[in-house]
Amino acid sequence: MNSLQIHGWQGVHDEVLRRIHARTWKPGDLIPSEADLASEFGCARATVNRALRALAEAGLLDRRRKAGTRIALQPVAKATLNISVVRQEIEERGRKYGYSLLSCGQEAAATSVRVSMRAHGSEDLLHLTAVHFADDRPYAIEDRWINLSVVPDARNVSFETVSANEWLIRNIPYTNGEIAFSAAAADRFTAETLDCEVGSPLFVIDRLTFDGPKAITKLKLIYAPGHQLRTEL
Amino acid sequence: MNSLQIHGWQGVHDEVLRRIHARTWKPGDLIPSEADLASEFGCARATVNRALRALAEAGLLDRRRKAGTRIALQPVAKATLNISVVRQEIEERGRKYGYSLLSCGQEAAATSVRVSMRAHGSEDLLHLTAVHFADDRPYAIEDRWINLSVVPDARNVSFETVSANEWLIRNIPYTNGEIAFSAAAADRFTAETLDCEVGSPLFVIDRLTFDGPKAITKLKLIYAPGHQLRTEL
DNA sequence: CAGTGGTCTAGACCACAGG
DNA sequence: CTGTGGTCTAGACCACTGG
Repeated sequence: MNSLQIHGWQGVHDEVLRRIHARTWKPGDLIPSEADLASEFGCARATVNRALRALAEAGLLDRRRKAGTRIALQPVAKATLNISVVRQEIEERGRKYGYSLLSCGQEAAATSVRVSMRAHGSEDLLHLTAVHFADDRPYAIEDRWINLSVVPDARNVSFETVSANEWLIRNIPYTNGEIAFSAAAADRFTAETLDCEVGSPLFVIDRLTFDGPKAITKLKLIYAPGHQLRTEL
Repeated sequence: MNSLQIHGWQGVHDEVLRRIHARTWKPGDLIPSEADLASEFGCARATVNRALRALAEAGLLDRRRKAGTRIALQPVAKATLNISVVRQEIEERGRKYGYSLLSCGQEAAATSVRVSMRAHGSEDLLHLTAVHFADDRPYAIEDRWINLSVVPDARNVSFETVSANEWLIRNIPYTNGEIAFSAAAADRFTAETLDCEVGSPLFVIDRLTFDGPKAITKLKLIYAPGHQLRTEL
């Protein structure tokens, strides 16, 4: 006999996954309805639903009302990156964290900055730069603009001991944002700060976060040479 | 009166989210139990559960049995990147896709390659390089190793018209893998192929996928200068 | 031990879209 | 129109873990 024990929605999840990998169901195939699977597995439809929903969220199934559930033609790999505080990032690797503020003050922002932050007119912007260290070696440069009209409290914070990175994430919730990864060459200032050659290829993260329609902060993180952002699939 | 309509689990989800942003519940706070919220919102506990589970998966809540549900101290931003086929990536931006195979053949792999692919001995590895074009301009270089002992069918495929990228994702399911993003300088060959200066900072993606314990393929994608990988938060 | 989240169930109604 | 997934419900039992 060939009936194996299916335990809960994870059991259904695993069994369906097994059939996908075993090519019992191939990409594009229509699989049985929730009701049919429920009776096959001897469980409630809600249990099957939970399992199939998880697989659909993972990109392995395409589900549509009335059309049924199909095996995804091209399983979209979803890499979920945990963007945390730089300090955590460093400490999780068992290294000593250090931080140093380079500059901090209200500045007239370049047009490109104002545009991306939707700062149309009189908003006051706070500009600050800092360096994060790992084991006393420069790890990343933080270059940040904060919209003081959205975060007035930032005026009263000294970012000399607490990084803006950390203060903001703990105190200012955001509703949405965007993030971009790219590569850039080290300019002279960056090279000196990160202790590397001018022109070195550096991994860069740009982040922009909003509270509804209002931009909270714009951040550029420039990592020291050799940095990798890794994750499981 | 101040009772607003809560519709379904999304309604609960949105209302809880609103209270987090409104700082009704601050980071670290314990929020009412599912049962309490269910009676407050006038719905079943399962509905509240669904909403809170979604928020927990999003990193906004910390939930533990008996301990209850707390607002996350540091909302971990989870950036989910959709790693798709290069062709889609290009066509979604409304540009014309092109592809050209540069080389393809069995080769003795460098030790570093064999190690990362767990190819301990006699496994045959297929090495191929190709270029992806967008609007006839070089977009990215694909440098790939395929484990023929895991994917014997690859011997019979000509990757001259179909990119390995596409063929593999359509035909070989994987169970897990890892992905890494970094920056690298263009060497001479890369610079010529991508039509840029030697030493240009380039965005690089390294991917390694497995079928259980066996490595299927190892891929390096080197993007032309200026490439950004973007996503919403 | 007792309270909380985690899950399952049987049944129901609804929304959507294929035929 | 009808089959499918999407969701809600009321109730139940369980698993974990804090006090």
